[in-house]
Amino acid sequence: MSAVTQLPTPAAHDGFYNGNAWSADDSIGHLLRQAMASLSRAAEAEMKLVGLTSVQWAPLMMIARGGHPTAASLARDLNTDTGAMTRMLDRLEAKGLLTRRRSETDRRVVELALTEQGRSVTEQIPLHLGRIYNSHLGGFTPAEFEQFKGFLRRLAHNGTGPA
Amino acid sequence: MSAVTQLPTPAAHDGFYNGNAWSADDSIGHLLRQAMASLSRAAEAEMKLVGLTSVQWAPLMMIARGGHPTAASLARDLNTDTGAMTRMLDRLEAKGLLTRRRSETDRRVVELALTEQGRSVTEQIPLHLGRIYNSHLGGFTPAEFEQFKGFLRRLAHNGTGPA
DNA sequence: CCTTGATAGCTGCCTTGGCAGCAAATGTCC
DNA sequence: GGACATTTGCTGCCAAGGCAGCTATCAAGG
Repeated sequence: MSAVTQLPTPAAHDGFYNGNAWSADDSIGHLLRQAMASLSRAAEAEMKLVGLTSVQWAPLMMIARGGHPTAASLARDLNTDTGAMTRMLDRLEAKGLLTRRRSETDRRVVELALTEQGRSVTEQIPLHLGRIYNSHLGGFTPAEFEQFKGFLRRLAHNGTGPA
Repeated sequence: MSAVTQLPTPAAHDGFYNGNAWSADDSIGHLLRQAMASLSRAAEAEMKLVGLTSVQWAPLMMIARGGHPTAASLARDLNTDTGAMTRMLDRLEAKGLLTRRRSETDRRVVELALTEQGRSVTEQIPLHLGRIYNSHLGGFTPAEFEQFKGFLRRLAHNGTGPA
């Protein structure tokens, strides 16, 4: 890849933005933000129907799916902080959706379990999420959908991998 | 597939998610979130070099570009709240990057202007942003880049438009 | 047994966003 | 001119995330 090869326009390969004036409508950062915002707004409205916010469904779903996740593992899987997760679980516990209990075998960990109300709320989540996602993907062909996901994975991977 | 028509799976056109089990790796919400997180982390690190956070650059750039934006117009353009914008400008003013002055012609509005320090900081922003974006787009062909932006625009439009 | 290191959960401090409510100023319509 | 609506900026309240530091606990090794 270095000195002697004859690649077509090597600069174009990693130079979409060159520091000059590029409009907001062409910035992936801006577009990504817009897309997220649209999805979040819809999720906020949809989740309000079951008394949740747009992010509280994720821990609930992971607890419901089993595998006895802990606060730390939830934080890892959801790509966030144990501190943030502690407070998230505080809110969910305050809403009476889950219970915390110190584990007997390892007294560092806290065992998480859904309450009856938590279970009934969590059951409705996938339908709401599906509705949001499908409406936002209106007009996408299956091939485009797969391509889209691939692009997002590649972008995320470019950030985490090489660094 | 089904009754009479011979369309290729009509349900697939707006039914990518059907409420059953779909893994996180196939959820656009999750993938979008991962992509945003990767970009945000990089922006946070890059902006730290000039003493900013990952979101403070946007108002500065818009003020520097001219057009005498106000707090309200900034909030509209950045797709946020006037309340949030007030506090954002508070922080930027506290950092000595901009000044606020009541307009004489319309005493409701506040005129925003960059300080000398604000101007010198803002000058460096595009280069940092370009670096972040380009590194995250490594491996994308120009055609894929355009497609990617199109997908994001379509998703955002699906959310804002019909509803 | 005791030191070292890793892990889990928690808390404080900060930045950020959405929402609602408010006062001042401006514009509009009768 | 005065009632009404709108705009602008601001503030309080809440949800949320990143970061640093802390304690309690567990796991190995010497």
